[in-house]
Amino acid sequence: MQESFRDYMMAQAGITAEQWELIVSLIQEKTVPKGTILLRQGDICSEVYFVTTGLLRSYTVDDSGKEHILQFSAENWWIADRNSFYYGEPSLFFVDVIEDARITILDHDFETRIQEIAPSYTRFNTRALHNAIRFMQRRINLLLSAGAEERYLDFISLYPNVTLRVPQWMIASYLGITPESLSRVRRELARRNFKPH
Amino acid sequence: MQESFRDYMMAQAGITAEQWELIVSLIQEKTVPKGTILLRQGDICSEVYFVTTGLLRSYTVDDSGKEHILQFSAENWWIADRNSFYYGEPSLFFVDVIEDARITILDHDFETRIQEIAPSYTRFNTRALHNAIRFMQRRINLLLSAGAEERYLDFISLYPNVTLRVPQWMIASYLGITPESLSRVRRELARRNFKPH
DNA sequence: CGAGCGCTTGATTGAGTTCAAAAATCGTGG
DNA sequence: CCACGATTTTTGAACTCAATCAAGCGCTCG
Repeated sequence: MQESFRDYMMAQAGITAEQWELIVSLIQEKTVPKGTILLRQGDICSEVYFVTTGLLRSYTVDDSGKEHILQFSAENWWIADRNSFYYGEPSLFFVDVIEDARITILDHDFETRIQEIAPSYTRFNTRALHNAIRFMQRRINLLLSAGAEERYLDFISLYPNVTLRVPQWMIASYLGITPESLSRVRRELARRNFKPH
Repeated sequence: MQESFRDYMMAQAGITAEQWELIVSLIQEKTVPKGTILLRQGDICSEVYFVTTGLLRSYTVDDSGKEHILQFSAENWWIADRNSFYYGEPSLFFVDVIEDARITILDHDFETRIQEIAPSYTRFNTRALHNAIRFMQRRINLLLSAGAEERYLDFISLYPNVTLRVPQWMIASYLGITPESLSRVRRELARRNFKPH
C-alpha cells in the first residue's frame, strides 16, 4: 500500500525507513473518482494532497461564474491551498478531481509530527516552497509579457503530460483565454504545420 | 546603526539580543542611490536585500525590450531573486533602486549561520515564503480574471504606499498594461469622480 | 532656459471576446 | 456494440478592450 508516496518521501525528503514507520499511521490514502470536490472556496483547507495516480486541479470562480484554473496536479505532485492550510484562512479556490485518482492525504498532525521526527523534511519543504515560487513567477511573467499563442506553446512544453489529458477548455482557462481563442490558436499553429508530439 | 533591521528580526523572526550579536558581523548595510542596479538578468543572485528606507523594484526585460515589473519593495520588505539565490541558477530579472534607499544585505553565509543559531528563523522563513506565495497567487488570479481597471483598483488598495511614489508607467508595467491605457483608466475613474485617498 | 521625460489625448489597429450555431467526440444505457 | 444525448471543439461574424502610433503639454533638473 501507498508504495509510491513512501518512495517519494524517501527519495525527495530524505525520510528513512525508521522515520517512515513513525508517521505511516498518520497518513491516509484514498481513491477519489472524477468530479469529487476536495476543497471548496471559503472552506478552510485542512489537508494537503499528494497525487499518486490521476489528475486534479485547483481553480477559482469569479463573480460572473467563470472558472480560472490555478494549477493542474498529476502524478507525484502536491495540491492544496497552502495558504489556507498554513494560515488557517478561508480558501480562495476549489480543488477537484479531473481524472479518477489515488491520493495521499496529509493533515496538520502529519506536518507537525514529521518535522519533529525528520529535520530533512523541513529542508525538503523549503525547497518545495521555492519551487512553487519559481513556477508562479514564470507564470506571472508570461501573463504580463506573452500573448495567447506563446502562452499555449509554453504550456505544452512545460506540461506535455497534462496537455493530452485535460479538455481544451481547461487549458484555455489556465492560460487566461477563452476556449474559442485557444481553438483558433491551435488552428493557426496547425496551418503553419506545427507538430505537438 | 541598522536599528530597523535588528528590530525587524527580533519582532518578526524571534531573534534574541544574544543571537543578534552572533550574526551582526555578517550583515552589511548600504546606502544606494536611485538608479543603482543591484542584480542583472543572467547573473547569479548571491544576496538578499532588506529595505530599511527607499524603494526598489524587480523586473524582467522581454525580447522586444519591454520591462515587466514583478515586485516593488518599500520599507521593511525583502527583495531578491529567491530562486537564483536558492538554486544558484541565473537570475530571470533585474533589481534596481527607484528611490534612494538604505538596504541591509544578507548573503549565503548569513542564511546558513542564522539557521544554525536560531531555529525560529527557519520558521520565520517558512512563513515568509508562504506569504510570497499568497501574494503571487492573488496576482495570478487577478491577471486571469480582471481587466485593466480592476487590476489598478486592486493595486492602489493593496499598495497605497507605493502608488504615490512611483511613476505611473511603472504601475502600468506592474499591471501588464501600457502607460496610455493606465492614463485612460484613471481619466475614466476621475470622470466617475473616484477619490483615491 | 531648453531638453528630456512622463503624462495625456486622439485616431487607428488588432488581439481576443462574445454570441450563436454547427460539427466532432465522448460516454452511457439499452 | 450501437445509438443517442451531452459535452467539447470548431467556425463565423460582430464587437470590445487595450495596444500602437503620433502629437502636444507640462514639469523638472542640469
